[in-house]
Amino acid sequence: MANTSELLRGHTDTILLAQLAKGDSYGYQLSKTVSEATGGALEFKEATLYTAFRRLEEAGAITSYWGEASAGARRRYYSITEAGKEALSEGRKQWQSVRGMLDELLGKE
Amino acid sequence: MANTSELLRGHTDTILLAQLAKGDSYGYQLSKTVSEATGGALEFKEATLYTAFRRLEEAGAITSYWGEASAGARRRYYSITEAGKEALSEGRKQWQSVRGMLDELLGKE
DNA sequence: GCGTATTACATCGCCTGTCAAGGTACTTCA
DNA sequence: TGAAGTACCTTGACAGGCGATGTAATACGC
Repeated sequence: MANTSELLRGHTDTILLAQLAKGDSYGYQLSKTVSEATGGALEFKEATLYTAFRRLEEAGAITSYWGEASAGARRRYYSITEAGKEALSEGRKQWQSVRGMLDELLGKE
Repeated sequence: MANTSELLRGHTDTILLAQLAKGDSYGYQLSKTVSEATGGALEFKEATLYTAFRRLEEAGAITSYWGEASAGARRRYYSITEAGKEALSEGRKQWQSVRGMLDELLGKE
């Protein structure tokens, strides 16, 4: 019916903010990190990733800067802002709420 | 950033199937049931609800029939099919998977 | 020096689920 | 009479995810 990514729609920004809250990172690395953390179950598509960065930067949740080119290509690093931390906190709360609802509504009986 | 419904996008069909697995029901009642089960946190919009019914019926996951008019208006009842039960099972598995990923990715540290 | 792989970023246009807005129709009750 | 509740339905806009495509640098074997 639906694939994993569609079921995560809307949570992308929160996931990225949660990763950036651990420290600055760049697109390629973030996608690898997320992929590894989920055992390959979640693979951010590049288009998804970079549009999310644009969206988050536009919203003031992250800032970016060009870092050292290394092992092949230039990297654009992203850094979470204070506003981003608040958005992350809000996103986590929403996740708790959503999780509770679905657990309740999909209960096996 | 996003509202609850957007964060549940894609799970709507599974939610509806889970409710119908308990017994036939109709649109208005289902929306009330879901609303009550979530303490009012989730309110299916009518357009969302009825487009979901069309989609599920199209997919063969549910069938419908006109029931008795009662207390105001005619009702169209929906019934889950065998295919629908399989889709529900699949949907529940996907939810387990998604929940695991997000718990992992949004962990507080 | 050349082809291929890998790293790394970026955009365009389509697809799909949600929803605001609008509509129909019947019953109940003040 | 009219407001409120029950109950269904459709259209068009919107937004996020993504396939496809493009750029550009380094690394490595041959």
